[in-house]
Amino acid sequence: MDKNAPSRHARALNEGEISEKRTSSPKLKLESYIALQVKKRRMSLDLKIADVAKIAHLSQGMVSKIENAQVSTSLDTLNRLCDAIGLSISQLFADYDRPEGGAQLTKAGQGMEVVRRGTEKGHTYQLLSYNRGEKQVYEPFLIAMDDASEVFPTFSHPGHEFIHLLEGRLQYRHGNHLYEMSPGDSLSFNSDIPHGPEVLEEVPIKLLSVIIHDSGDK
DNA sequence: TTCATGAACCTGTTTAACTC
DNA sequence: GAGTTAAACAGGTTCATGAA
Repeated sequence: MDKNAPSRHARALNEGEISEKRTSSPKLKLESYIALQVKKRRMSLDLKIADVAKIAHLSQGMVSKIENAQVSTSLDTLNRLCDAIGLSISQLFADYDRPEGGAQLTKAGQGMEVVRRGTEKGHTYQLLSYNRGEKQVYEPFLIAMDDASEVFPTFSHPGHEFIHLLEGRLQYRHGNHLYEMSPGDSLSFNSDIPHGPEVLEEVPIKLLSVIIHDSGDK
């Protein structure tokens, strides 16, 4: 092992031209493209590098390197990373050779299952559409909870949120207020304030949640 | 204190040179 | 040509560090 050779990091920087350089090139270098997609996706899910690393059984350093285009990661690692952030390999590369834009149809039950902070409480999240462009304007989720789910009333994130209860009954907390919700009820609120299901009164519960990012520039 | 990053190091794989 | 071996390469982990 030649420890005096130029570091691989330096090589990656020289060869790789990280994220911000993309405007000058119609097609990103693959490592940079992966880095952008993974980082954007992780941040949209409000997950930390440590969270993703833990779920993917990788080190934080490795996830950081991937997000900074410092490695051409193996397929196995990339697959684990994609699993952790709720992307398939094909979805990850969907835009690599294709211009952005176009409508997006998600068939019933075909939403992407993703990992969010409530996942560890037994909540399942299906992302019903995802942004292909630079700006993350909104994120629609189909959230399901059952007997095994725990309450999770302390979630907060920037922006606004709209929820619509499709099935089941629950008490939903927003700050100091509790809202009794039945099928067909809707609730909208500032999501900076801690919020989440306080009491699951009748399971299974299904609710539609749309997170609206204020600036849309995430 | 938390989070992201970089340096140092470890380990498995690949490549090239060598021997038979 | 096949097998062996050492060097180089590349993916990965651990840990220290700096910024917020």
